[in-house]
Amino acid sequence: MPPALHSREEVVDRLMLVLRRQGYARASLSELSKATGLGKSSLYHHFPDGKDDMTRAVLDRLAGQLRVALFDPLRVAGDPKRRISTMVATLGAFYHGGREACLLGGLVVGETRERFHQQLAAIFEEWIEAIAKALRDAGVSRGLARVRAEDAVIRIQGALTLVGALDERAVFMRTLRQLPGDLLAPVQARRS
Amino acid sequence: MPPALHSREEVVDRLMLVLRRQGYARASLSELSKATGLGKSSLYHHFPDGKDDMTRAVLDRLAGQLRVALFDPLRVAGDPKRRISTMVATLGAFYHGGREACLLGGLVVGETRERFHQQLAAIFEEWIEAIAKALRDAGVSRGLARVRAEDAVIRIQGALTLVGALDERAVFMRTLRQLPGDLLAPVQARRS
DNA sequence: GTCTATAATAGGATAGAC
DNA sequence: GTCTATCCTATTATAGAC
Repeated sequence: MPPALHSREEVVDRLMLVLRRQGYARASLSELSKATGLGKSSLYHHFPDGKDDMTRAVLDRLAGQLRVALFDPLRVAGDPKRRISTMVATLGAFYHGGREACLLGGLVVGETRERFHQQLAAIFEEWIEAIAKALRDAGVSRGLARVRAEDAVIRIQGALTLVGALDERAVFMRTLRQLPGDLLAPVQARRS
Repeated sequence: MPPALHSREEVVDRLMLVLRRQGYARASLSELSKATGLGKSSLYHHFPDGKDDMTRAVLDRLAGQLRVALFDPLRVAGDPKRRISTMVATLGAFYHGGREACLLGGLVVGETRERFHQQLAAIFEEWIEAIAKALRDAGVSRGLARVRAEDAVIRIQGALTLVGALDERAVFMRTLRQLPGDLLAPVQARRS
């Protein structure tokens, strides 16, 4: 007998959708209640600490999803260039070419930064290290791989920001297109 | 006889400080009142539409400040390389090496995006075009100058995001250091 | 585990005196 | 232009029945 209409995972998925689209501040309990089909009291039953608990659960689930869809494919054996291309393709789909806001970026930049700092830092760190591993496997030195991996995440996050400001999705897609070449460029082709 | 203890500009400066530090959502009227030394009713006297009005005033003033400190120096005659270096130095000071949050980024990413979209887009557009002009003056072609200028803003915003996530100011300073070389690099040194 | 209340508070906004 | 006092609404959170 199924426990209810929704599994916990389904509930958390709905919460994630609202948090990403509306941002933390505008994701009120009423909105979250409507989106999940659960009354406020039911939400508190599952997440005793309210919105904070829900957000933590969302970040946990997001971390898992990213691990499967983005990080693991970067770390497996195989052609590093292909692994990077896969990441780029996955990102393009994930953000709908820049149309979907980034939950991580939204939580990092806003008033919620300290509250969820642990989880956010862990996700970004895992992402960077996954990229760095692919680069090392491609023969890039340890230090340079780390720097370039950080740079990749920086450009992705920055591109999402600029798309929000200018409403030009092309900026995001162009940034993605440039990533593989820049990440795997021979050292002497990079100035300074 | 001076109009009061604070000029409007001083008031707007205080508002800006709170908005940058706390973000829009946590910048409550009580906070803004405390920071300016004005009662809520006084604030409404100066800004009839409340927080929206205040934020618009803050963005207006910020646009002016950026024009003087950042955009104009990029557009004046003179050595383009020096103009770019000046921008980088100014940014480093402005964000205290990445410690100060970016008001623009905060407003673009969060729930406030649509509300202030006009002003935000205008500021980013002016910034990008100012950088592009410096690059064109350095001999970079029109199209490439625009793309590289967008890329510069992307990396600055992205670096501020990642600093927030990882708490490593070095990431921001390194990004700034790389900018001049990458922006002015000869075309053939850039892959893809 | 879910619901219908309902509390408790905080935030935005206004009235009217000075 | 500034203040005190107040209103209204939305939001978080809880109590208690089922």
